Amino acid sequence: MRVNEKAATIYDIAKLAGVNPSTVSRALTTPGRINATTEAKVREAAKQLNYRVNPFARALPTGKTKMLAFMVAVITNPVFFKLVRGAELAAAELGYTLVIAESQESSLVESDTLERILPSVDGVILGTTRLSDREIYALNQQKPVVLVNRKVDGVSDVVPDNSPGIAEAVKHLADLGHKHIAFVAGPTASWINTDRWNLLMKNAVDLGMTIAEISSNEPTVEGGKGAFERVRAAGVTAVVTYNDLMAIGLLREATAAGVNVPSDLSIIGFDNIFGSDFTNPPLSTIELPLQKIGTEAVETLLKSFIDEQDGPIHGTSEVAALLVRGSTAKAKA
Amino acid sequence: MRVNEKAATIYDIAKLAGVNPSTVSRALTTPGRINATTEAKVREAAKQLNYRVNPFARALPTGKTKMLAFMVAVITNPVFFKLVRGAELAAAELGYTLVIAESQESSLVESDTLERILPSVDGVILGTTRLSDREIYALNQQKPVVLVNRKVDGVSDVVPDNSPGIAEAVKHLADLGHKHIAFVAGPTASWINTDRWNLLMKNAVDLGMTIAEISSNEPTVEGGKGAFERVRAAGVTAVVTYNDLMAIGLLREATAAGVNVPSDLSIIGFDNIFGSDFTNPPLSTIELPLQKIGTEAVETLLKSFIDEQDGPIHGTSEVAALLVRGSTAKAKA
DNA sequence: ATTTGTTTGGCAACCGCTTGCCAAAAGTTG
DNA sequence: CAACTTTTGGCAAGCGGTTGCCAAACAAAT
Repeated sequence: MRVNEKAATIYDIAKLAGVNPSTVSRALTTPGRINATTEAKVREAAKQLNYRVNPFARALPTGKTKMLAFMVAVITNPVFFKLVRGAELAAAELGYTLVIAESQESSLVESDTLERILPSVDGVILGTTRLSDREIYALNQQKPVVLVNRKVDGVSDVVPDNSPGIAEAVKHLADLGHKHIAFVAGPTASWINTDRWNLLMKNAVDLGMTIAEISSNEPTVEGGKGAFERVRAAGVTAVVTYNDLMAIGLLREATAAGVNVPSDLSIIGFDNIFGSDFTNPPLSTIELPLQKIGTEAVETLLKSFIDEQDGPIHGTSEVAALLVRGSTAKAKA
Repeated sequence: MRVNEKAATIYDIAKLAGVNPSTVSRALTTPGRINATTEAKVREAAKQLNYRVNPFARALPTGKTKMLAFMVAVITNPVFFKLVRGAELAAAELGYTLVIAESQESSLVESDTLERILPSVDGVILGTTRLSDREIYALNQQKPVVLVNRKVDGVSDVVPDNSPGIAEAVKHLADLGHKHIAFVAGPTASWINTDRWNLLMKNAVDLGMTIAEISSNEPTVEGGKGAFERVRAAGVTAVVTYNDLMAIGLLREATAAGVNVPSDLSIIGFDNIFGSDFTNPPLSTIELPLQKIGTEAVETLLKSFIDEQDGPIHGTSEVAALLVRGSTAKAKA
């Protein structure tokens, strides 16, 4: 059923153009290396044969595969959509192919998967990872690594600058008259969680508010639901959550418990994921330029191919910004 | 910075084990071909050297890359998440690596991208495609193709069986007393849109209801919003939309216009995408086992590698089922 | 004990492309 | 026009596997 008309090789071109295969290779990959006339002749022959370079044959001697791995925890987490998209676009743009891999929240699966695809790629982007700092460091010894939303000594990263968005959010709440707020935390080991909490705390204190950190089980809708009781107990009038998923869970649970959002409780999420405006009221959130971050991760990775000798590269921080929708309102007097 | 300790090759193993490289190759890839003792010795040496086969070196002589392409229109469309996930899981399970590519809704980008990655993959899954039947047919001549949610003569596919879900949905509406319903259509050229409409019509007529087909601009939230006026004009009490995105748009627009869902208008979506339960009321929808479909697409593709001579394979249809949430209620008297 | 059949593992060619090295050709220079 | 430099393109050796072919070693059968 398959037409097995083998693809044209540089040998076919060489024959057609009457030159040596090595000349073909040079004409196609090193413009200027050979005579312009010859090069044109070769290119013409290549077009005529509808030649496509065989990436595998090229990868063998060069060791460069032109493929990048993008590792995510769970691909169904909407945070990754835009991230992956940005990465995919940038990769395609630069002639790279993106391989996405899912760790399914398991460091074991993650190591296995990485082990499996590492030989095939030129570098890897760790979207979210369960790996330890040590493992990441070790991985970075083998192939260039770029971390997203996390920092490990000696490893390149691209992390957003959360401060503008957080400052805006806290200011927004203060303007609405909130005095006592809370932060529903995500994974405590997470760099980004710590960053967000610290900034939140600093900003809140600066504006004379009290702020409580409320722990959670997991950074999901369920985790948000589960945190509601503790939010209740904390007696705050507004809460910022680690991410939108938790904010949505919290919102639903509050509504179910007869607590009105935003009049009884203001909620601000993080990320502006797909669907965060489907809720009632639509969620106010601190938006992260996820697609740009994905793009930048790829660019950073590619940059590290060039100046390999240099140390790690830290992405020029994309900034977060507050997006006010309907889940925030004046604090109850 | 990078430790360039070259990866072990079969030659290293051969030396260590005191055999010929070809023996190593056979020991590792064709169990039973050589003496069990020798094989054990080779395997031991391989472990010791932490050997990983170089996929590129292997791909060269065999022509098999162990990579699969998964093409989607827009990666940020939540319908694809589960699809991709199912595919990714199945691929990893079977030792394949999945490359995802985005056509960005452009048949031009799609052809280019396909052209670019085709040499690297053993087959391709067309999640959603803008390609014409002819182009798909041609593509299938080059590498095995599996279509999702579409049918083209001579090409393998996996399409869900919409009928059970649609029958349930229509029955559900009939039970609620609805007499006049509408279908907000998706892309008219789409196979799945036609399939859904035909089934819907048949079921509605069988139950003595009237049903109107309402066209739309695009299968998105915006498209759903835009269709509201026409739904209004149609004077129906219930509507089924081509997909959840449109249902959500319709729901929002209805609410904004003071039309209560579900008491004034019942809405049923399609797909059960992420976030479809975030709405108020949560959306009733006909759920598609998307992850399973993704898995099956990969399995179907792999099957076609084996019996290459045979004709196209048609996936054993996964069935759709109604998921009743809050957007449907008794018809207004 | 001789013939025939089966394992077993080595040899070497090949997959398609890249690249160091070199010699012929062409261009410069005085 | 001789001597030297630069361009140009061919040769051949890899990159790391796979596999057809064959001979040696061993087993089975007559």
